[in-house]
Amino acid sequence: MGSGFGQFCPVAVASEVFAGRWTPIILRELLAGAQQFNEIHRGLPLISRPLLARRLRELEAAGVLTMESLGRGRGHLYRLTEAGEEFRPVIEGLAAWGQRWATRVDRKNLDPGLLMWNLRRRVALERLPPRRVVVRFRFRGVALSYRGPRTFWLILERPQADLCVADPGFEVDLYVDAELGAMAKAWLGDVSLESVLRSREVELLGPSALARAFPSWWLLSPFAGVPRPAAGARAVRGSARPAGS
Amino acid sequence: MGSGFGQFCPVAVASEVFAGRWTPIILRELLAGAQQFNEIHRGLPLISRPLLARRLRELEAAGVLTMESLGRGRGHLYRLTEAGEEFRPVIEGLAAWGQRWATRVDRKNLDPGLLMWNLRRRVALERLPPRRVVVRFRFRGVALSYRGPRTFWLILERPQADLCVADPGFEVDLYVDAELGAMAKAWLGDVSLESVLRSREVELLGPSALARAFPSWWLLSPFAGVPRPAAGARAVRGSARPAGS
DNA sequence: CAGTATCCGATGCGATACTG
DNA sequence: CAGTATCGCATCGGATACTG
Repeated sequence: MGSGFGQFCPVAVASEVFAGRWTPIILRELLAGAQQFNEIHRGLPLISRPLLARRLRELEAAGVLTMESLGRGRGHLYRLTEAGEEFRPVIEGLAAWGQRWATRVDRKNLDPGLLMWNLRRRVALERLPPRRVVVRFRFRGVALSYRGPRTFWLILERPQADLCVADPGFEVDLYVDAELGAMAKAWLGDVSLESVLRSREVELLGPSALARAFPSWWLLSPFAGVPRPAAGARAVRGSARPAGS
Repeated sequence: MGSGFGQFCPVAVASEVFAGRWTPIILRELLAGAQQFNEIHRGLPLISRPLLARRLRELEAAGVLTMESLGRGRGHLYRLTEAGEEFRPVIEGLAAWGQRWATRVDRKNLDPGLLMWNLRRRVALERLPPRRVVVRFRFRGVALSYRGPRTFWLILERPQADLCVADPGFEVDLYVDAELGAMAKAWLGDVSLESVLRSREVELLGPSALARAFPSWWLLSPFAGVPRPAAGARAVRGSARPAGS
């Protein structure tokens, strides 16, 4: 047997396209708006670049995306086709399932860079003052094995939100110091921002107006609002009862 | 890197459970009501039994199904948990995508046994006479490489529909002789039953009442009714423009 | 019948080096 | 920068034989 499932069932043929290793996560990035190779790669830093390139070619062959050349060694623009767009409900369904039934925050999965990369897309710029606002994030409680930045600067200036891992030199308007696990749980809606602020797992330092407004302009994960299952049901990796109380 | 994706994103953690090889198809079977090992296996004959056993154990560990022992070498009852049931929208989403965007019927994928196994679940027994009705199916146009039965007997007797690959000895009420590809396309809703009857790709031989009623009691694939994309859009494997015209 | 244990081969994938 | 070519290993999964 080759790579297919030998079935004409639509679930099987769709799985041949959709269910390859990393493919759902690549689609998540494309659906979130990423269009270039490195941009996509930042959303899945653990995939090797050759494999990412191969998956993108496979998705093009499957009619899920188009690769428009930017010319002479400048790469491509990757854009979902109509067929690709129609994976959105499937990705959203997977996200809802993961949100309800899987334990997400554990040591293995906590990467501050990835949290920031996602967080960057979820800032309500229009609720911030109409000037450049710089927020510095610093994380503690990071796994010892983690090699990578723990400090980030978010440059919020309409209509853009940029992420830096080196000091850009601008004056900082707000400092966010956080225990990584608590920040991730708040991001996912597993605990309230209020509770992690109260416990000092997340601390905000800066002008009180900006800090007070934080809950209004920090939008959580797009799936934070998915209702959790009623207590009692078993879940993945043993323990995910609805958090928060 | 091990097997995970190193992300706390709900899409990633759900994919760790859902997107393993064969897993969506196993879930399709369970969602369709299969509960025992061999019953599940008949829906995915190309998976090896050890791998199927392993996937089922993994799904149990993930909280997706429970394995209730039937005692002393009599196997288990596999039943979806609430978490497992909640993969239904994801499977349905994949099916809808496959139905709309993928070419499903091609030489590689055409297995008459699998078609019959699925067809068996889609007979409206209550629209048949309240006695045993026996329908013999015979397929032509099967790939030369196919080793397996081309003739099947469907024993329709409320509240059961049983499939045989050897003559059960009952008198046959209706004979269905069909070109396999055409039958599969009709099953999937890609062509109308009427058109394949007209072209003699599918022939019904037997009492005219039973034959005339065929379209009423032969329910198609559960996804046959998914609306196709407007003509013109590219699709998987190059060619799937909406069939039928 | 309903699986499990073991073996071994194919392939999937990461690391590295390279190119327009 | 945006990928591609090549290599070698590791794991995935099929075949076969076995067990309660």
